[in-house]
Amino acid sequence: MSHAWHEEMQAEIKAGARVSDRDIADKVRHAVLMQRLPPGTKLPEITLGEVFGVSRSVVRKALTRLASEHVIDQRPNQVARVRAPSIEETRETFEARRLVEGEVAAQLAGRLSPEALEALTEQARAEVEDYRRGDEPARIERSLTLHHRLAEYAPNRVLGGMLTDLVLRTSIVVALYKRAGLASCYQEGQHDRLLEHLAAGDAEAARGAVHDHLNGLEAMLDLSPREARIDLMSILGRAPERA
Amino acid sequence: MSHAWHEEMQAEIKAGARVSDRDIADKVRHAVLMQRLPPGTKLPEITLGEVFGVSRSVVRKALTRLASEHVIDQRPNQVARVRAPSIEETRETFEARRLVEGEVAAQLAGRLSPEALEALTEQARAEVEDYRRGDEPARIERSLTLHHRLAEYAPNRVLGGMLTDLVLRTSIVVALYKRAGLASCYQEGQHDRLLEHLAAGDAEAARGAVHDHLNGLEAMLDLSPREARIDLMSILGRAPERA
DNA sequence: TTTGGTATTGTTGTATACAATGTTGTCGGG
DNA sequence: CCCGACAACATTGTATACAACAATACCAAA
Repeated sequence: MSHAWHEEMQAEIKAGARVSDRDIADKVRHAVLMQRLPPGTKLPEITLGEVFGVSRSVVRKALTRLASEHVIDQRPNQVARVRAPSIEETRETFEARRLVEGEVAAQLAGRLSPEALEALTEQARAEVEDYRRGDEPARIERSLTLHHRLAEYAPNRVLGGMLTDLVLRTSIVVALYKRAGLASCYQEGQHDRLLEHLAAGDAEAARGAVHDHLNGLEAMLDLSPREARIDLMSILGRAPERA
Repeated sequence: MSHAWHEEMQAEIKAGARVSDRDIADKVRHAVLMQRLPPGTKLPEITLGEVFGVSRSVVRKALTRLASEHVIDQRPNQVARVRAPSIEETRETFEARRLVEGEVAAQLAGRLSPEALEALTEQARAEVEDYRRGDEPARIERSLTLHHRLAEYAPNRVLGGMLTDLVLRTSIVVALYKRAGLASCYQEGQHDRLLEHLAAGDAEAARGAVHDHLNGLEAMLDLSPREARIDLMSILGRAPERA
């Protein structure tokens, strides 16, 4: 729990910027996504409060929010921990996302404004850049925002909200189960292909592109059920660090 | 805010039963579903706290939970209000539910255990009972639990969770937009038909039955965009009562 | 060494006080 | 009569104190 946050926060506090529960949730979520907070990591309210310079009230709200996003586990009278989705849940998450994102893409085909299409294309272009440059964290974030944008543009706001949630959950499990050797989960040209179908207005092709993309991503993970790696980890309660 | 809750709660308190945030959320949710708390109703923390005999801390947690379930609206520095989904959102909610529940039903076809199937059948039977008896509140609750069970039995827990959320949201808008004249939104035999297909293991028929069921339900609503009835209501901020 | 109980410590649950903010009502000017 | 400023009030936001509970460490007995 002795991350770069501390100094960062100290600075922000001096600058007079008040820290809201949303800020805290954002920072923690980001850290989980970037694997700086591995599954099972304990997140005590007091500690977080000290780090961010606020009282437990604010931290509590942030934790509640994160719990509703399935980022952490919050059980009564116990310290909140970074969630470790099981292999089964990972598969189910991918399946759910295929269903929802596929439908969103299908609905979006041919209905995107030129500006929106341009914005998405720009993201995809920047992603290639990041990949070529070997800046994986930046690339991941780029890919994330691209899919988040897609969720925002969804004509059906309810589906859009669900997709936002699923994108986050998928990203977490990708970070978790990524094959050790693999440097990146980038799939050359897949985003571009999706965007082409969206621009062309071919709904079923767009849905197919989404399915292919997600299947490819899932295939890159190590989902072999070898001896509940994660479950043990969370049960044994590893607490990697303590400031 | 002077409901039967008050006495009810008083009794429970004397009985020594502690009231948790979950209890409060359950009671409020139920009241919204039963239209005893119309959209726009203000839910001040202090008042709720007095009603349930707890402090604001607990109420806050309950309200946060309800907000994440889309039952209430919670904006900074303002009193929480019962949410009034727009007509557009209602349509979108139905569409999302068709997608998700259809898929769940399709996956469930032929995979339900005999006990589960029997439990569902029992619910459907009881629903007919309630309908014949003219006990609409009981019938609604029965229908709700039937669909909630379906969500529980879903092999894909992620989809199941999403379905639970959608069932709740759909029920709220049904209560909201039900045609004035209609006594009930019961659709004779539809649940039985779905169960038959599930038992027979015909996935696509099951999906179709779900679609028909939801289309029928949606058709029973008054979704004509005539002069934002609801929006005005929430803007005018009717606060029906005050003890 | 292992086991079981117990004291200690750490952490969350709840209540409450105060600060910050939004809402409402009142009054004066146009 | 209508409109804006402003004062009074209501309500939420935050911090903190204490109680309840869980986890841990320690120690004694087998």
